[in-house]
Amino acid sequence: MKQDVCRYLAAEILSSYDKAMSLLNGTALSGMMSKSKEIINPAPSSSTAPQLEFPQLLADSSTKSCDRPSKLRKRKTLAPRTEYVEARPGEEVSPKDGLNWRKYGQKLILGAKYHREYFQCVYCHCDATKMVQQIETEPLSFEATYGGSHSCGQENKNQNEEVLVAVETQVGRAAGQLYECYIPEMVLTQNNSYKTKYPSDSTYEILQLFS
DNA sequence: AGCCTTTGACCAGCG
DNA sequence: TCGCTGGTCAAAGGC
Repeated sequence: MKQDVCRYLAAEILSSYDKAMSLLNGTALSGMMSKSKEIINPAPSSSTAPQLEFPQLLADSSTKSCDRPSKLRKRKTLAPRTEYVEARPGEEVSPKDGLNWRKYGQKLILGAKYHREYFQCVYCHCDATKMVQQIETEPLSFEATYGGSHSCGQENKNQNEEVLVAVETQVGRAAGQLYECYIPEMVLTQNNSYKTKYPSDSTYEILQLFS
C-alpha cells in the first residue's frame, strides 16, 4: 500500500515535470534521466570513487596557490549544490557537516531575516566554499550551498556526503524537489568502490523509476 | 603566538 | 552608465 502510494506520487511528479520540460525543451528530461541513472547506478568500470556527473554543478575546481589572490573579488556564479540541514533544538548555530570550514564573512541579505554566513575550507590549497543561510520560516533549518570542490583531501574523507549531495540534487531536480523524501546511503565496499544502500524496498522502487 | 570570528569596506556582476 | 546588491577581503579583537 505504502509502496503503491510512493510509486504513484513519484510517477505523477515525473509526469508533470516531463510535460513541463517537454514544453520548454523536448529532450531535456530524457538527458537528465539518463544522467541520474548514471549517478544512481554508476558503471562497474568506474574507478575507486564515484565521479560527480554534472560538472556545471561545481564551480571551477582548478587549484589555487596557497596565496589566495588579494583584491580579487570576483563574484562566483552560485553552484546549485544546495543541502538542507536541521540544527538540534536549542542549537542556533549552523550544524557541522564533518568538514573543516573557516568563516570569512557574514552578510545580511536584503529581505532576509537572518545573516548569510560564508565559509572557506581551512586548507589553503582548497577551493571549496560554503554559504549557510538560516531559513526564515524554519529557524532550526539551514540551507547550505557548496561551491568549488575540495582539492585538499577532505572530500575523500567525506566522499559519501558529497555523493549524497550530488544524488540528492539530481534526483531532487528531476522529481521537482523530491529529495527530502529519500536519501540513499552510500556504502564503501571492500574493493574501495561505492554502492547505494536503500533503507527500504519502497525507496528502492522509487529510485528504479528514474532508471 | 596562532587561529578563528566579527565587521566594515571594497569590488564586480547584474538590471 | 550607474546604482544596487552580494561575495570577498582584511584589520582588529577575542579565545
